[in-house]
Amino acid sequence: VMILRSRFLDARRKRRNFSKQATEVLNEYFYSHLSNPYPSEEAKEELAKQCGITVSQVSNWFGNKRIRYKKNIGKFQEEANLYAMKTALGARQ
Amino acid sequence: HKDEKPELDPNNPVANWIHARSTRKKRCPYTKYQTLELEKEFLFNMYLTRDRRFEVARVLNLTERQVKIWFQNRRMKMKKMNKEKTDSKEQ
DNA sequence: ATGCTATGATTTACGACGCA
DNA sequence: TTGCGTCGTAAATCATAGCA
Repeated sequence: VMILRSRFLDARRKRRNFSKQATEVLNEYFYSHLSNPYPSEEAKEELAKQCGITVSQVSNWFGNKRIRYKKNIGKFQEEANLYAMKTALGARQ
Repeated sequence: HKDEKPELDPNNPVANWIHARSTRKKRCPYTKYQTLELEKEFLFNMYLTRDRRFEVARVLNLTERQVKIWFQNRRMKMKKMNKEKTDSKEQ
């Protein structure tokens, strides 16, 4: 009964936006691979682990990010600069 | 200190993501009836015979290609659902 | 509460490649 | 060579979380 109940509740569980940290990790990967933002299966698994989400969710995120970025590069320019700067600083130390 | 220089040209990235065919048909959501009938057929058998595919396509006013691809996508969906189920069971 | 937009997930449609 | 299989994806669309 508890199993059925938990499954029922699980199925109806409301979607939550990913944590700030998870989004941070995904964006860092995306903008540091901007010329080819297609993580391998292994990279997706690593990202999923770091973010505490599933591989499918990582795939969804990249799919959405690529199309939305491409559709409106201007809107993401500020974000792109932020992460470009972040990785540049990270590579320096 | 000095001006930040983006290491990548902000313009070429997207151009490199070679994808998107101009000849592709625009996605057209199926009606509730079409989806329901396709699901019933899938419940009956996950793989279509050629005759069955022709019939389903005729009745639902879809092309045989659309029906074929719908079944391919539906099998992938089922696979994903099964994987998620087993993944959550173990740990 | 309400409206709106950003975001995560799902649905069509293919290309690339495999196998018989 | 034909033809249907899977896999990964684009692009559109759906659903609603979350914020002004």
